Amino acid sequence: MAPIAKPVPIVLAPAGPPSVRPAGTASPAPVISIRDLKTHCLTCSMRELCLPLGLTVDEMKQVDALVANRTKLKKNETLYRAGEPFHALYAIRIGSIKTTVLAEDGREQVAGYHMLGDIIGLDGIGTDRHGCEAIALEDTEVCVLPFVKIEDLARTLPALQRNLHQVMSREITRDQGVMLLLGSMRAEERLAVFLLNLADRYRRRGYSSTEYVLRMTREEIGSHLGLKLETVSRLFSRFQEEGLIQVQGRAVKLLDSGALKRIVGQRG
Amino acid sequence: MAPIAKPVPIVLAPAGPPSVRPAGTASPAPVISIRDLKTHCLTCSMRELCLPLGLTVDEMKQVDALVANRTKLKKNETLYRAGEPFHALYAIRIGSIKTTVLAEDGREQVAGYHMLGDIIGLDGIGTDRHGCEAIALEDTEVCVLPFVKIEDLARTLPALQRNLHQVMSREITRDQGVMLLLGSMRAEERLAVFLLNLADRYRRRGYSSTEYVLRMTREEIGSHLGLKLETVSRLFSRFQEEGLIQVQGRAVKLLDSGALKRIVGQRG
DNA sequence: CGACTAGTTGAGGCCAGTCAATGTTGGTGG
DNA sequence: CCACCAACATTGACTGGCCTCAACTAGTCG
Repeated sequence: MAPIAKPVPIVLAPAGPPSVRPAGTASPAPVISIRDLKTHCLTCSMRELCLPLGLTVDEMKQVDALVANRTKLKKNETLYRAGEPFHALYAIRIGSIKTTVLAEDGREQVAGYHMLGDIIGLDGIGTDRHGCEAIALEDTEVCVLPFVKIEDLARTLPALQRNLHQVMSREITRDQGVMLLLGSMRAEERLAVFLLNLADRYRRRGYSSTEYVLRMTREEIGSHLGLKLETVSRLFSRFQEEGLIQVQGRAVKLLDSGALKRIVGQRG
Repeated sequence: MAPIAKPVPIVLAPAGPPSVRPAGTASPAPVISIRDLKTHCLTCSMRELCLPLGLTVDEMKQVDALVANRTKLKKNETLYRAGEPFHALYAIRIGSIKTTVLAEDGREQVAGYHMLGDIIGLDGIGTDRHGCEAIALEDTEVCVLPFVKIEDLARTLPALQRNLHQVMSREITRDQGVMLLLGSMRAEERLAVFLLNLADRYRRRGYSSTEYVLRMTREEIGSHLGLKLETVSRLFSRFQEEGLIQVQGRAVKLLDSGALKRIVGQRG
C-alpha cells in the first residue's frame, strides 16, 4: 500500500491560471485524500491544457476512469520505442520528454520536446506501432490513456471527441511549423524561434516566460533544430554577447525578446 | 435537373458540370446513372486509400451521404487559404494539390504534395482555421467532407472513427518523416527520398512506380525539400549523368532505384 | 583523483546558396 | 501553323554559412 491521506494542503507546483469551474459543479466530495489530489483530472493542474479541456465535472470523471495508471520515469528512461506495439497515449503530468525519429542508418532527429500537459504517442495510431522513441529528459510522470478506451468514450462524449481531434490536429500544425523552421530558416532564426516558443509554452503553464531551464543538451537542441551542437553553442554565446539573452549552462534568461522576434524572418 | 442515366460505359474522365448532390437528395435511383458511378465512395477507385477504407457497403453509403459536394479546381486555383475558417476536410478524387505554410515574413514552404486518395485540411481542426494554403497543381477534383458531419457519423460508426484517427495519425508520421529529411539529410539524399516516396505512392495507386510526371516546378520541389531550385536542377542532372534516373523536364523515369536507396543514409 | 560527459571556442573546408547568363518549353494570339 | 513571350529549367562561377575536426575547460560521479 502506498502512503496515504496526510493532511497536507493542496500545493501543486505552478500556482497559476487554470481554475475553471464548469457549470453545474456541485460542492466536492466530503474528504479528499492527497492521492485524489494527485491523480485525478479534476484536480490536475494541467487539466486546462490536456485532454479534459472544457469537459464537465461528470465527463471528467469518466475520463479519469479510463486512465489505466500513471507511470514514473527517471531521467533518460524510455517510455516507448519505435516499432513497439501501440496501445495508449500518454499525458505528461510532471517533467518533460523528447521524442526522436530514427532513419534506417541510425541517424536520429529530435522531433519533439514535450512538457507537462502535452499528449504524446499520437503517431502510433495510424500503424498500431509507435513511430518514434519517447525518452524522459528528467524525472517524469505520465498518465496512461489506453487508446481503445479513449475511442470508446469519445463516441459518447462529443466534447472528448472534439478535444482528441484538436490535440491531433494541433500536433500536425506544430509539425508544420517545425518543417517551416527546418526548411527555410537560418541557424540564428531557428534558435530564436526555439527560445521564444519555449517562453510561450512556459507562460501558458503559469511559469516565467523569460527565465527557464533547458532540459536538453546542446546536441539534442541541435538535433531538434537541424544544427550541430557547436553551432548551437556558438549562437548561445553570440546572443549573449549581443545582450539578447543570458545563458549559464542550461539556464536561460531572455533579456530582449523583441530583438529575438526581429531576428526571425530577417533575410541574412 | 442534371442529365441522367445515359447508357454510357464507365468513363470517369473530368466530364460534366459541378455534379452537386446535396446530402438529403437521396433519390433511390433504381438505375445507376453515370453520375452515380462518378460520385460515390462505393465506386470510387480511391476507396481503398481514402476515408471509407474497410467500411461495409452500408457504412460507406452513410459516408457518401455526408459528402456535401465535389469541387473542381483548375490548375493554380486555391482550395483554401491560411486563416480561413475551417469547416471541412477534402478528399482528392482526381489531380494533385500542394499545401504550403507561410511565415510572417512571407516566406513560403511547401509542406505537402498530395495526390488522389489523400485527405487534406486536417491542420484546421485544432484552431478552426486553416493553417496552410492548398493549391491545385493541375486540374483537380475533391470531395468536400463537412467536419461536424464526420464527427457525428464517427460516433456511430466505429470503423469510420478508427479510419479518421488513422488518417490523422499517418499525417503526423508523415510530417515526422519530413522533419527527419529536412533536419538531417544532405541535398542528394533529400531528392532521392522524394523520388522514391513518389514512386511508392504511385505504385500503391496502381500507377507505374518507375515512371511518372512531376506536378511541381523545380522551385516547389526545392521548397518542399528545403533546397533552392538550382540545387534541385543540378541534382536531377547529376542523377541522370550517373544513370540513376532519366529526366525530361517533369517526366521522370527511375532507372536504378536500388542505387537511389543506397544514397539515402549515406554519410557524405 | 581520474574518467567521463557537457560545453565552449578556434581554424579551415565543403556543401549548398547566390548571382547571372543562357536554353527550353508551353501557351496565346495573329 | 507559326511567332512570340513568359515561365520554367539548366549551367557556371563565386560566396558564405554551417559543418568538421580539434583543443581546451568545467562540472560530476564513482
